Amino acid sequence: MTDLAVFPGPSPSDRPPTRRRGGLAEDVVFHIREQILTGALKPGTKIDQEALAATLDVSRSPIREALVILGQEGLLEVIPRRGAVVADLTPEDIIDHYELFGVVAGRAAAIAADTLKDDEIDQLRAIHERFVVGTSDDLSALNWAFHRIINRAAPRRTRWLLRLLERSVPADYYEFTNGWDAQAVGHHAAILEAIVDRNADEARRRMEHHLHESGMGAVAYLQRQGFWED
Amino acid sequence: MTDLAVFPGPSPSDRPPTRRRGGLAEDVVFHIREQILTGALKPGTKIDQEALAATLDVSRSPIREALVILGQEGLLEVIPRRGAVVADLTPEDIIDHYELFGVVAGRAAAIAADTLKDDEIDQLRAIHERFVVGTSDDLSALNWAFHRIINRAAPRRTRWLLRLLERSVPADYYEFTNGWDAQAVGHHAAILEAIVDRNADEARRRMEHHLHESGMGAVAYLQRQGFWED
DNA sequence: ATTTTGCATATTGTATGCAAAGGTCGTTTG
DNA sequence: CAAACGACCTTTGCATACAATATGCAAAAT
Repeated sequence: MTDLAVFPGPSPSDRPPTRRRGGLAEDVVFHIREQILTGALKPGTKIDQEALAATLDVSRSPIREALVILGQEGLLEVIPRRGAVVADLTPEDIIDHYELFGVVAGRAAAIAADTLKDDEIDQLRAIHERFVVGTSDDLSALNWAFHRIINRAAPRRTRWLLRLLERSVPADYYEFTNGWDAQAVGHHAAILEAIVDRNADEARRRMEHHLHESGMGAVAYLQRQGFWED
Repeated sequence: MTDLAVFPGPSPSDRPPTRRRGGLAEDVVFHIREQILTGALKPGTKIDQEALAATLDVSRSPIREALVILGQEGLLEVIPRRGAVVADLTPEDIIDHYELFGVVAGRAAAIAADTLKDDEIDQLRAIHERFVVGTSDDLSALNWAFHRIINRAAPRRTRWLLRLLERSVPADYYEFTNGWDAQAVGHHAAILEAIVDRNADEARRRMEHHLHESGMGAVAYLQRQGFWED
């Protein structure tokens, strides 16, 4: 048996007080997802259910549930009666994913500009301030908190989709490397400004731009890491 | 035990009777999804795995897989160790869903305006013509074909998301009622025109508008059907 | 009377068994 | 010699058995 190492970053969906853990399938999902997004599992690789079960020391039941979930996320291609293989993940896929993220998060930002209460905007500003100075705080957590306030303004279905898009991307691995955070500070400032101005359209554009740039950064990072090497 | 009718086609002739396209879980997904989207299963209803397994005459394994899938789609809320309940589905949710559909399909339309080959545009026009006259053809199929050509122009991840968004609110139940098709003809014409003109931005706006109106129509239809009655 | 505690029951989560479809590889046949 | 066939092996999909946890209810305590 090995790890089943839990994910870095804001662990499985936000459940601050609840210590309740999901089942084994959840752990398996995180494990496989990490393997894929770090490049340990290359596209085209077949997932052997029994072997994986043996490796992780669980039965095939939670394995199968995990495969279904990852199939729904598009990280695995699961073919009935033939098993699951790691889906292709080209630079184009990453960029496309971030563009989608952009239009959805952009919608959230536009709604936030229209509907956030003044005190919520104050919270946003406070978090951004700490993000700017960038000391003694976990930048990843602050970034997450910033977007969380915005996303909370969006209706339920939009929040659901944002969570989905958030999961299947290796943000945690590269978002805070190579000056991404410096760029993000500028983007966040611009977005905050548009929200303060109650300029929904500008907020959307800037959020889209933010995510677009993030996608470019992600591809650049993965390329540097040799993600697409043989 | 009831239907789970999978194979409309008479099998004995060309196909072995045991041949299934997907697995049983797929059938269960369709079954539950229909129950939810037709209002037979009201939000808050708990899904009893054993009872459902007995009703559909399958074991709990495919039932559980189906619940996971529907949970990913947001139609069920799956709480670890406590089971799955039908998720809320308010008018706001429907509208929100269609707005999301709009921004994603809008992206696809913009890309289509930029990248569709001339002969593909001809196909699009041909399908639209048949949609206009609206005789002797299945309108639903033509509508689907129209959008398919556009969506095919989009990159992989976008197509994936469109399929996902398409699934969790099957338009089949209400799209072709009460003059929706008449309205759709106009929308399609406008979209087609923008694509012919290679006007990506206008194509996106018109597609967004098309989906927005579809969402309104969906809500109106469901309301008429008493979907939100007690 | 209301809340708490403990047990019985119900339901979910995980493991394992089994039949069938898919894949492999050597043999046969044109 | 290449392509087609078929026996054998592997892996998947479903069912069932077992284990862990939650839920409901009744009795006891405050």
